[in-house]
Amino acid sequence: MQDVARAAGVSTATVSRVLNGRPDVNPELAARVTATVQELGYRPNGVARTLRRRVASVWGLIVSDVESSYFTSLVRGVEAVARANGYSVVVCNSQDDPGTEAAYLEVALAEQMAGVIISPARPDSDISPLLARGVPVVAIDRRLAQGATSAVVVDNVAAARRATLHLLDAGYRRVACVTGPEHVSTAVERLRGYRDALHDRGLEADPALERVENYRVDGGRRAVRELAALPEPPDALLLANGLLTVGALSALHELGIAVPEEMGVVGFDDSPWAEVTRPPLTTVAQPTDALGRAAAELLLRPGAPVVRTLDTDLIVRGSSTR
Amino acid sequence: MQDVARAAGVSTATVSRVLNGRPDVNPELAARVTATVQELGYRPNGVARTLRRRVASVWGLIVSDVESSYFTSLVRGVEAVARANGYSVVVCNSQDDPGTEAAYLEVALAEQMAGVIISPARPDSDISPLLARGVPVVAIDRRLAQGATSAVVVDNVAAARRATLHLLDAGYRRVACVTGPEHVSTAVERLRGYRDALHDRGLEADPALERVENYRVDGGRRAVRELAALPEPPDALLLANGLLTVGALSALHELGIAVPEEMGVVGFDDSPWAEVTRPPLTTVAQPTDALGRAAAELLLRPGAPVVRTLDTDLIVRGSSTR
DNA sequence: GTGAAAGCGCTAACAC
DNA sequence: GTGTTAGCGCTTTCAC
Repeated sequence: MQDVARAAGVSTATVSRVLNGRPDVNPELAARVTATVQELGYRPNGVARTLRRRVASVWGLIVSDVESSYFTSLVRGVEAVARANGYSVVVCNSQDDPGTEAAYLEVALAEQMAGVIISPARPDSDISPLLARGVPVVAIDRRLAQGATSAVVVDNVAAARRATLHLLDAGYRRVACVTGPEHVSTAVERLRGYRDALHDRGLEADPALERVENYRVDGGRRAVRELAALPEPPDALLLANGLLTVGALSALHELGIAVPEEMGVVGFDDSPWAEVTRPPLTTVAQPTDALGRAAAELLLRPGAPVVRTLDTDLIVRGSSTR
Repeated sequence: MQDVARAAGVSTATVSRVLNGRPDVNPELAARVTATVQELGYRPNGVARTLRRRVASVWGLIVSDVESSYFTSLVRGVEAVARANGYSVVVCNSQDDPGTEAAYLEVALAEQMAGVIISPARPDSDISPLLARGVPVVAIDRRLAQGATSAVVVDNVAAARRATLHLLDAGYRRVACVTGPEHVSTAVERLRGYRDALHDRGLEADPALERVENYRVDGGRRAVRELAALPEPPDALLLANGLLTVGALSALHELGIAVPEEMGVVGFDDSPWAEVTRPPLTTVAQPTDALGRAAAELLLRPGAPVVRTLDTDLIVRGSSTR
């Protein structure tokens, strides 16, 4: 920067002002500085700028699983808003591991990121160091126990309830629910919606038909194998996330169980793949782009913590009607 | 840091040494400093550290499409090596757009990232500013025109050739190839492998059976619709990436074309979904974890540019044999 | 409108 | 071994 200042015959203060588009600079000087910057191929040092400004123009998006299409779909929405406001987005993969997540939260703090959007690995994930330093944080997909944070979620109870009612109305009698770990709010809420639906229809919940697995492919596989081995196996499945659904379909296929004839299937999270499975898959589609945008908007305008709840869509395809 | 130094009765230099695990500190002092750090809840400022050290302990992974499972699978491999060596990984999504990519390259530079792994949007993506500043860069998946960079790729020609031969050997006569844009090296190489296979079998390449599309779902859909409308439509398809394949399957389904009877299908990029399609999909599986690890290793030990070529696997399922 | 100068928080010579 | 100090590159008062 000194080189530029010297070459342009001005002070570093003026160079800085020009670089930051301040209006109070003599246009002539500004032009000279701009030209010199070009000529010397000068690039501002973002780290020094951040050190001085105490905030970087980067947002962190900490997702619990980059391999899940649900989370990667959020990226687009967040990015759109970020770029429109001069921020860049970097995605960090916590792998649903509290340790890894904590490490990335430290990175966000250390790098003075301007804001963080996070799908927390646990409801008690500790984001207080960020809040203490005034870094805005928004939870996405999952809620955080401490109420000090805004969140953008979907109405999981309603979504699961509707999906379950759809199966019941299609004539399935023993609907099972495969959900995620208890420490994930979506898993708990989706299970609750499932139970609500049974209750709506005057049916009793059968604990044998409720399975808690990890939110991954192998969880879905295991659940189906064990459910199928039951003395009274289910005749329909509600799967609480996308990877779980893939595993379930794979196991059903392997066991030679016909969908939708012998087993109705509805899975959470839509994906381009859902329409090319055999049969096409009925899904609970989440508005990922809107979720990402909403979270980004909350990051831009921090204020009293709010929870924005968006609606899901039940996309009925062949796997849930016989 | 001054607060810590004062409270522990030492200089900031000693605090720094302790924080960085230098061996040349009196254990007693070190213990006192560590305790004080705890007590005061002191957190080092990574930005200041980076400014001074001139390098952050973060790697950038710039992918051309976070929504493609192929790219997100790379993350795990990169992350494993990174964490084992004290680095964090942030993922940036260029969306295959040179402008967005350039912006993220600037971020990498401005944030003084310790290294960058990139799947370049174009062969001539300009990474010279990074190289000029001595930031190690490794290309992954796709090659870069300028030879100054190491790359980790697969043998796309061999993979596509093998996949095509597999279809020919299964009795398909008119195999079509749907590939990506000319500016993506994998697309060009896969097309070449396809042609090589035809040549191997003494068949003439039919330009009508070669389609160049974007590497996305809609590209696959469009290609199939147009290929099916040909006077002499193909009886088999080689799809050069995963999203293309989803689109193709979707269109085949919509047109009521039976796979594998009327149309054999082999797609690049394996995915958990591949085994639950109707019929299960034959794929060219890439060793994503190994690719990520290899790229990370090259970042750790920069040296003369090398190209590491890994092998793919042809996973034969139901979509390619009648 | 422009420049001089302080200082963001840390690390690494260098001196002791 | 430990402390003193300069300085990483920038922004921003403050004085002119």
